[in-house]
Amino acid sequence: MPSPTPTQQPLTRDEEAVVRALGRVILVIPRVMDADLMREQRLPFSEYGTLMHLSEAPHRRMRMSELAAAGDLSLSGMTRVVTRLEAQGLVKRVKCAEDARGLNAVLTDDGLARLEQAWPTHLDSVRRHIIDHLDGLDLVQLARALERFATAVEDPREPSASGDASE
Amino acid sequence: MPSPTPTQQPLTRDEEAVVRALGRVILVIPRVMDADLMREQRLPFSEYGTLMHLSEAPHRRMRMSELAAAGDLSLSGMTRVVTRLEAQGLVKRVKCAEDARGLNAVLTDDGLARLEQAWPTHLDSVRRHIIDHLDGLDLVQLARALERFATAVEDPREPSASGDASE
DNA sequence: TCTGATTAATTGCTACGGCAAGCAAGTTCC
DNA sequence: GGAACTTGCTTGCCGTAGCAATTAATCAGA
Repeated sequence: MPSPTPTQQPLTRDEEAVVRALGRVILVIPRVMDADLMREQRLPFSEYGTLMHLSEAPHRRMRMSELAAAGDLSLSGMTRVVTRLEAQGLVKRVKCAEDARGLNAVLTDDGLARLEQAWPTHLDSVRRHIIDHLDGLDLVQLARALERFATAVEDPREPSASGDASE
Repeated sequence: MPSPTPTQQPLTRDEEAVVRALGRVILVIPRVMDADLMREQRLPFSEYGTLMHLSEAPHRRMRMSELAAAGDLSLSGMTRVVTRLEAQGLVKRVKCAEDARGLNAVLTDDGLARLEQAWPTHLDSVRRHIIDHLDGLDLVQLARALERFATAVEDPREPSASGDASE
């Protein structure tokens, strides 16, 4: 595939600054968010996020595959997260009524309590590491831009409309 | 430590949107950047970044610890990255003249060539996934905000001015 | 200069997450 | 109804990265 965009001039100064800073953010933010939760709540972010997704779902329950998608994790990864949560009694796996292949991960009362306990820590973390540094920016436009980052890609495994002839 | 900030109101709508979008970006961007480089160049991003840092350093050489800091990686992590790069002949480890404990990772000619070969792929990746979605935003302010995200934290292992009495 | 403390880097151990293989349940078509 | 295929989830295996322990070299003090 010959490059369709021969315009390889090396980014403007400002673009480069954004990319470099973003690169750092991408490495550092997950680390500190996880560290904060871990230190103050003994709860890794992967588990916190999973509890959060469940708490927001219709009956505090989601299918494993939904949950994996919500957390941007592979299904096998989510299997492990839920296994850990289940071992702590924060989540239960319940056979799905209308499709016996499926499982629902259900947030238990303990799980909800754990989430509510951890929430202030995480919120504080978010404020200190992110929110407090946003002044001067248009939040609506920023959110839109960031959403495009994440979604413009879709899943590489998804077959695109244009049939990929190569390979 | 009782929370010094009792103001735990749950973020405005816009703040929440930014945080959610950023959370997704943080998960997805590194994955797609790595995937692009991997697919088109067989080069993981950790190695690409390391070659890049070396190429920008004074004599195409950096101490292991410098390099680790530049790449936001632990020293042991960088040891492994450099080991891999050395095995491919892209980098050499050279004993440091003025401190025999230290090692300089030196970018070889092959390493520079590899970087130059991979560069367009990465640049294209950056454009498609990031730059192309920034319109409408003030890049200078965005970069500043992102830099504050990353630096406001410093290292948690670093003892802060206020002596931590707990523990 | 010899002893002890500190620093630079590597290695052992472990945890996490992805892919691919496996297994169980559902669907389709004859 | 049952053989072939698909779908939902789990498990085996592997690669990567961090922390703690280790080794080697330097520095500080008697």
